Amino acid sequence: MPAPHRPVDSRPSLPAMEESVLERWRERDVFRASVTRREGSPPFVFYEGPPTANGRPGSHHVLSRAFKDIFPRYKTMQGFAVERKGGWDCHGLPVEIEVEKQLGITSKDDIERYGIAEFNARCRESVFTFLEEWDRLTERIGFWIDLEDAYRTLDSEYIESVWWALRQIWDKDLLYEGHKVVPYCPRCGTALSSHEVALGYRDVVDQSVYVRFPVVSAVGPISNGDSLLIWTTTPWTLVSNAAVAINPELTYARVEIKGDDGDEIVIVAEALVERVVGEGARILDRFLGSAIEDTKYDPPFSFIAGEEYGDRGHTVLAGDFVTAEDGSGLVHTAVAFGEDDYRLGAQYGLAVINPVKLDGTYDERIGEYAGRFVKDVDEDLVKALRDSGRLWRAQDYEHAYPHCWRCSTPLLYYAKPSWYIATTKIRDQLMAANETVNWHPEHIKHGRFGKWLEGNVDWALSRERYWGTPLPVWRSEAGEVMCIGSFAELEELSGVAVTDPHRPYVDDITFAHPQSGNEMRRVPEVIDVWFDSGAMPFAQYHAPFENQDVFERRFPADFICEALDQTRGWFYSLLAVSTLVQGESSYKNVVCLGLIVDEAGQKMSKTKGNVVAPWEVIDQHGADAFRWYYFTSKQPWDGYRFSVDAVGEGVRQFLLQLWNTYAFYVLYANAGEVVPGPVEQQPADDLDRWIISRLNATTEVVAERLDAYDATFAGRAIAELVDDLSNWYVRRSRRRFWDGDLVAFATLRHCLVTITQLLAPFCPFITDEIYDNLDGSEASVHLCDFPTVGVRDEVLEVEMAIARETVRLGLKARGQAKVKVRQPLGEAVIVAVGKEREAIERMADIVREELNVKALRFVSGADELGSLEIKPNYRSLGPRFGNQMPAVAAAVAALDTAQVGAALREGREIGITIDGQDHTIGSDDLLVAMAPLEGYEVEREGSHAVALDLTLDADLRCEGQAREIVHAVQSARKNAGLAVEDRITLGLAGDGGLLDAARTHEAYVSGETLATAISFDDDQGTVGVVESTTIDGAQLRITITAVAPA
RNA sequence: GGGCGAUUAGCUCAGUUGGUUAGAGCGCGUCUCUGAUAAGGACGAGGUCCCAGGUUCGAAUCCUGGAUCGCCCA
Repeated sequence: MPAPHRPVDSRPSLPAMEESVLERWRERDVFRASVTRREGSPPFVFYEGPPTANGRPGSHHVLSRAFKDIFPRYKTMQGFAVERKGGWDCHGLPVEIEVEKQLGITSKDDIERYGIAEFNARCRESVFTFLEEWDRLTERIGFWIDLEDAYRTLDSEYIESVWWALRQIWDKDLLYEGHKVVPYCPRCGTALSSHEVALGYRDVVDQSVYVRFPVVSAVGPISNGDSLLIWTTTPWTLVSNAAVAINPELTYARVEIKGDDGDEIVIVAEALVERVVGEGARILDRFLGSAIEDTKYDPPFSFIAGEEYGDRGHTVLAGDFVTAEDGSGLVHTAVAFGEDDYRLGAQYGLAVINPVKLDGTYDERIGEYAGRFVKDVDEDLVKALRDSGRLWRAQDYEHAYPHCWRCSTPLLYYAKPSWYIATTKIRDQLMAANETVNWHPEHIKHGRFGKWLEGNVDWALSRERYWGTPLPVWRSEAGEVMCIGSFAELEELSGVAVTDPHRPYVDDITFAHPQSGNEMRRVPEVIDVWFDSGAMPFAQYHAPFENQDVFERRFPADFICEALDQTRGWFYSLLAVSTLVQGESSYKNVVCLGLIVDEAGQKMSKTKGNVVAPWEVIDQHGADAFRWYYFTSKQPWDGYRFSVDAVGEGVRQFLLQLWNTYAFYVLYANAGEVVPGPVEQQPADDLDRWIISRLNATTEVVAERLDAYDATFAGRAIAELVDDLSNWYVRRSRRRFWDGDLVAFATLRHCLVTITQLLAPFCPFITDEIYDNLDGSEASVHLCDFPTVGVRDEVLEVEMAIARETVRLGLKARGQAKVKVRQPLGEAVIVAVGKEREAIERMADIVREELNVKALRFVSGADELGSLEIKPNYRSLGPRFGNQMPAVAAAVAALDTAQVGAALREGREIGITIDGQDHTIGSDDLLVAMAPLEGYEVEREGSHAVALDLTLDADLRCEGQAREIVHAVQSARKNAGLAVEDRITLGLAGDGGLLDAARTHEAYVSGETLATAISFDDDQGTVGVVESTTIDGAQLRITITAVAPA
């Protein structure tokens, strides 16, 4: 009869095993089968947040892909149809930057000289540079997703769906062109959206300056010649100072300062006098800001005349945004360079004068500084202010300043025309949609994400770039504007079929306005890539042009998962687009993942050289280990301190433990040619019933936790089960396995197979390998249904826990007494009452064997081993007595322990008197512990204790020696390289006492060591492996000869 | 400056609705067990639960303030 199972190496190469499983998946087309077999079942919808493939995948990508995989696998096993369409984010500045690097060019002029068509062709290629590596990694880590049918944001169909969405937004009058101050990257030549700005803050030291603005036409209680003191951290904006803003409600002070060069008078906010002017200042007058409105002053630079700004140029204006928190309480206003500035300018009709060109340099109006990058001019301007006597003070100012997230150029705030989506008008809907989402962790919902929505600003949609979805807006010189919602519509208007909707081809498509006949040309902008990805729920299916039914079936998503940094990225764009277009959230459950840092807590970066490449981990430990680490080492949202070794720990502690339990089963099943039947529901043996109950308990927990998107506690519950299985069930049941006990085999096999099903979503490789070898009734464990919860015996679970605790106490007592477990002892004396005693009595065989004692003797009180200690149970008494607890504790301490012990044993209640009131307390209200007793080998814990009778008689000593001999022979067998089932003949020689012991227990020795015969002659005539050893100082010579199998 | 989160043993992390002796794994030391297991078990060393106040009979846990770190926003 052939062996029932493939033999299993007890020291496996997990990565090699995984490769063979991958091969089997390919052969059997398991992923596809797992999806198609659920066709027609209720769907569970997952949306893939598309990565950009123009960089190598890192370990953080493995993190998100592991979590993106586990829940769809779980739901599939639960019977849901879980289609998983892959996706790629293809557009955007990162791609352009990469191509610019390849081409060695650095500006938009360069790109246009190079040619937009050719440039975009390069971008298209670049996007998929590392696609092969992405695909290879995706497959290797067992991330099941349909890569062949992945959506790509660059496809014409995808773009058309995006156009459709924009047209919906246009029709709702929520798409507009605004003239706004935007964060602008002068190098990339484009405005950045707020979520892009969020990516690039870094701490920098800038010059901050206090500057005198002399009053030339005073209003209110100030005089000509006084100086308005203003503060700014951007000296380069002073050249286009248009006005000074004050808060009309704030109190200002007119301050006299004695100086070496004479006295002077300055105006600052009263609250800031000390900070700005310092000591020695004399406040001459106090007044509200409104009192000095309209005051005219002399600007710091005269490149641009005051009249150019309009009537209110170079005057003091009221602005409610001004505070006394920093600076001077008087705010320099440069209309083109700040959001508040711009709004103030609009309010007072100031002209927008922007002397800074799109490349970030001054134009010819700024005289000697023309042509220089503005940030580089800061220092020269400060010097000029000092020379002209305008500078009050200059100091370094460290603050976080936004930089371009791709090219690191400091951003400028800059008034530019730009296209917006009026998300502020649907803020309430966005917040309502957010309420329908389950966030993991919970605090994101009303914390980070909720707060972000509360502070929502209009979505700056347009980018003056090349490689992106073109903004489908056409307009005439007369100002007529149309938003095109489909290729068909454009073709109908223009007569030109859209072949490639990208620039520059789409730019060439023009048409006559249907009414006026004016020529309509497309605006030059492309759109924010985040809109692309936010449109994926419908755009991935080319809905509504095709597959509208598919889209509707798969909207919204049940589950999405990305890293925390997507709060303002994809999480926002998905919610915003679907709220704009569909009026609701496009996802129901989100798992947010934290950042990965190295062992030292440092962010991983290429420049620091501390990046752990995913392949390194996979080659060393395998994909299951990688995934297991992410799932169970901690809750995923707080980030990981990650290293290759950290993954290895999980291999040793969990995967190898599971594997070796499996290897153990196969070893003995094959050795005994055992093919167990189905597991019994209620086996007779307590251990069998216990492990099955534990299995069912774990199944319940795992399903409950996975339903709550909590892989961590689900995984840890499985690890506990595997530990119980390996270190208690198998350990306690070994003899039954080598005796060929079919019930034990059936139980262990059932546990292992069920564990593979519970664990399959976590560790898809090792589980499939084990399943395939032990069961294999499906082509893969991933085609199985998730296990259902069977019968539990919670009483038995508790009893086993008590028995294990008792064993622990007994072993501890042995350790204290320095008596080896191999030496049998006569008696263990156990103190336990009530349920504990019942539990230990029921488990007496286990306790006796584990402790290697001949008998257990129970004593029900403390009489022999110590006295009782009674303590109040605060947990139950606290809520009842509240602030009387100190009195209760005192009353309990005053009780007679012997009487209380007797009362509790008989189930009676105890009376106590608190503040003259009588109360009764029961056994649950008291904690009974054993008090220590000097001079006895007793170990106690809580209310039970174990003591050992250490007296050894000749029989016990003899049996101990026999066990020593068995142990020595087993070591020799192992050293000789024998298989566990090999039979031997055994020769023993040496110390007479030892030989006597072996003779006395000959049947035991030969049975344990599989010896067909034992000879006690010295090694004459035997041929075999000889080993010498000493037992308690006595010599023993062992000769082993393998017996040829019959 | 504001928001969110974090801070528990040398390291990585748990810690239930507040309950009086704060746990686990790794690492270290001493023992021990072994017909699966580079495994397991027992014991030991190792903690001002970031700090300071407060609430409470009782705080790692709740509140306030502060420190440090991370992310985000100005």
